[in-house]
Amino acid sequence: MRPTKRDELVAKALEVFYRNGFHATGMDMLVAESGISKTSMYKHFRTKEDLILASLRLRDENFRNWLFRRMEELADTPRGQLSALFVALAEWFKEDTYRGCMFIKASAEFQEADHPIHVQAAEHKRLLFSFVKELAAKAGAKDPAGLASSLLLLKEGAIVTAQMGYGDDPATAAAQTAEILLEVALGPAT
Amino acid sequence: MRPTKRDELVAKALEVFYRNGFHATGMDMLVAESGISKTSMYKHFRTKEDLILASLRLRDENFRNWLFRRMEELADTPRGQLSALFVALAEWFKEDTYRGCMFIKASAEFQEADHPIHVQAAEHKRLLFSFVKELAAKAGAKDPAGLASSLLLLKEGAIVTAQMGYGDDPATAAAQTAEILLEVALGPAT
DNA sequence: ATATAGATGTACCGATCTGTTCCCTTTGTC
DNA sequence: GACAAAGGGAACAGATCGGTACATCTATAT
Repeated sequence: MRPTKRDELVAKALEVFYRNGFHATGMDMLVAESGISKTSMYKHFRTKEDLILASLRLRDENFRNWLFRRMEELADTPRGQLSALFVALAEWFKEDTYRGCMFIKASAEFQEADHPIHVQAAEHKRLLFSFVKELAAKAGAKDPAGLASSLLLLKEGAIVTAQMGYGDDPATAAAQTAEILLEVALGPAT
Repeated sequence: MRPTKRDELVAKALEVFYRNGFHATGMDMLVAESGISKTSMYKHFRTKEDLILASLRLRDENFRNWLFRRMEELADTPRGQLSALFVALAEWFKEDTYRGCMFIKASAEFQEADHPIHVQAAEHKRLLFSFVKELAAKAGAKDPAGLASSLLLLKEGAIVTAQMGYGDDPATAAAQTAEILLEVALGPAT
């Protein structure tokens, strides 16, 4: 079962939107980069907005799968996995295709809070929060939601700092800060 | 000395770019919103990019002036002012015109690291970092740069979280987390 | 009053935007 | 081989993009 043209299109659109931005990427550019005809595109997606939403769905799936798996590979305790979040981030930032968080950028280009693209971007962040909150609870935090919020603030901060290219090594700074918070919330590391 | 047409234009452009995004805002929209003719615009600024850069310069000036003054108003010790950073953030987030950080959005829409707009956006963040690092040093931190990095990661994280509208009260979460970091770095509050 | 310099309004340029139309070719299935 | 479904190519709408040409208005200097 090879990938359908539709899947190829969404994957390519995801890449180009991520690299080039949403408004700055025209459908003609997607035709040129994907080799798929405009006719076919509009057969699969009624509007550009629909295509963007499909790209974001794919990105959400890919990113969460990658992050959760990587955290599990890097550590086998809940606390260790919370630390590993920032190791995974560092790996991500080092990729030369790194261009920041696609969802932050989507919410920035489509700002109205009730815009479908904005809503879907926020949903991604909510899913991450649930996951981290669960981990914090398993790690024995008294206030799992509070710890998760703190760690995710560091994560988002590191993402945008790395995107802007100021400050040396925001991933490491975030990791070190996270260790402090984990010690305060959970006691000294074993 | 009333404001010149040029200043009016930049102020209005700043407002519209912030509200509506850079690529999504056309020069014709600025004509309609500012009441200034397109001819005059292009007499003052050769290109749209030049106008964006001027808007960012004004924003940088306004924002840093506001933030630094507010931090000084809210506390009179270096440590207190570092805490006050997050109080000021909370006030900012509550404004109904709040749409996230203009510099993060600029760097997201103009992603190439050497693009003039990206460079100028990053410069704003560097200026903030210098200021916070100085405060951290005055507060007696052993590692002022490290403390400043940590606090600013929280700040950027809170800004994008508030922009996306998920999580309740990221400013308070950031403030509480910052207090932990300040206690660890500087000892118990007096 | 008149000459002159700068600001303004309008119409316009070619390019590009999202999206459509019409027709042709490929591909898989029975 | 017949047929349907999917994909492709290219031209085109109508709107908007960044940017410009040009005639007119206004203010000051003489």
